[in-house]
Amino acid sequence: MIAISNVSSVPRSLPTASVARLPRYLRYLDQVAGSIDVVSSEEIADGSGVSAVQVRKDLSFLGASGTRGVGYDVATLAERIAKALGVLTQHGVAIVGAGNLGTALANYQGFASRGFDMVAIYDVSKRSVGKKIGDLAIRHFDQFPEDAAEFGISIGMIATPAEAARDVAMVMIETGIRAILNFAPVEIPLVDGVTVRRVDLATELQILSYHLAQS
Amino acid sequence: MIAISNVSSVPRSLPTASVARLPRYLRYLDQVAGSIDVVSSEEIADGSGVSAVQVRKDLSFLGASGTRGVGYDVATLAERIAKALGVLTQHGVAIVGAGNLGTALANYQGFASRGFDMVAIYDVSKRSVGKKIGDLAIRHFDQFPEDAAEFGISIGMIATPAEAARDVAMVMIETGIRAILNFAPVEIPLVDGVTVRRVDLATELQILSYHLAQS
DNA sequence: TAGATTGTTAATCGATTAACAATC
DNA sequence: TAGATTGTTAATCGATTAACAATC
Repeated sequence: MIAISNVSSVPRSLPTASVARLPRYLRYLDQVAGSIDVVSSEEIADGSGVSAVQVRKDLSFLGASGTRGVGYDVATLAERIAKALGVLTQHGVAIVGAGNLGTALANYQGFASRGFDMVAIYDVSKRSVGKKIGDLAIRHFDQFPEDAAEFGISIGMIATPAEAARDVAMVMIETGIRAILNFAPVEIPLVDGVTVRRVDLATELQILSYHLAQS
Repeated sequence: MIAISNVSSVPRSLPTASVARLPRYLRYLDQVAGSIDVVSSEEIADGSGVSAVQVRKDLSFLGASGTRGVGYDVATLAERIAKALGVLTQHGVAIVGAGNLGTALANYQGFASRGFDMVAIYDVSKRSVGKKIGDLAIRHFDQFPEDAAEFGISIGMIATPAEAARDVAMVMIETGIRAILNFAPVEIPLVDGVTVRRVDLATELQILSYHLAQS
């Protein structure tokens, strides 16, 4: 029997835990990019709150890129991580819900830095539609499906009240959006090929509460 | 040799992964509390996007509370989870940073529902200090240390720009705050007895980007 | 009793850490 | 060569899932 081994240097998929840490390494590398050229796993570890072994293990999944006895070239490594995360290509981001949170998200700086491009913000209230946030005018959510392709929306953020979140998600998914960041405290049904991440304030507070209760 | 076993029914500490799921169960139970008295692990699972075995396993860590062949009493279970999470007692929450995000957080409803009480919001800019958000006047962050005990602040939220976040965290920690929710893209040094959780928009987007790149 | 559903034990899986060989 | 640091293999740990006994 002959086994044909896969020798591509960047593996098709990384452990999910590693993926979640890569952005932190990338941020550290961005920070030091001006001042140093080479960093050790120890330095990356200190700068990103992870152990040095963990850093090396994570980076090894990307394919070896350091030099033994020396460290990692900052620019090379940053590019490698950025490539693995897919942030070398541009992603159009749309926010749905132009309340306090939606507005905060729209004004958030440090998006653009890494491949993310805020292309539209939506609401349904007559009062908000048409108003400007930064240099984006709030559009009616009914327009989302036709806008999606034209504006190149590939990531949708849900910043609506809980009641509306599920419907918004369904429209996004039907429109072909495959990545959703949901800030509403609502379960979005799993759909094949669609990644939904949730940022949930109430949950975070309750986890903190648990830890307070423990000690 | 005599081993003295610990027989308290609620264990001192739960697996961290379970803790993170408990708030979702609690939310589902709150939703159905009016309409049904008893739920099965299957229903909880459907309502919170987790498998039924997982639900039963998690709940078993809290000490058995269901009835075989029947299910879980909604009120009893909700109380039990709330107790384990420590949300039966009230927690004072303070926000530092009264920009877009801080304002969004301050206006966030559904805090109060579960033991969390927004008690103060801080900033350092002369323009904002004194202004009102809802019924809280923005206070100068210099006052934080003296306010902490008086206002009963036990959870601090950092919604400042990245540059200020670390210093704010240090002040909080020195003041004796033991639970911090950090929205700034900055590492907070680990301090014994202090739990820091981070909500990081840029990381979330990069994780979504990774999944987009995969498929 | 039969059907339903919990709660637990054992098996599997994945992630972290330890140890160390490779090599600059 | 000696010192430093990576990258990998093996060991450990923790979390999830499967199987099933307990019991309403």
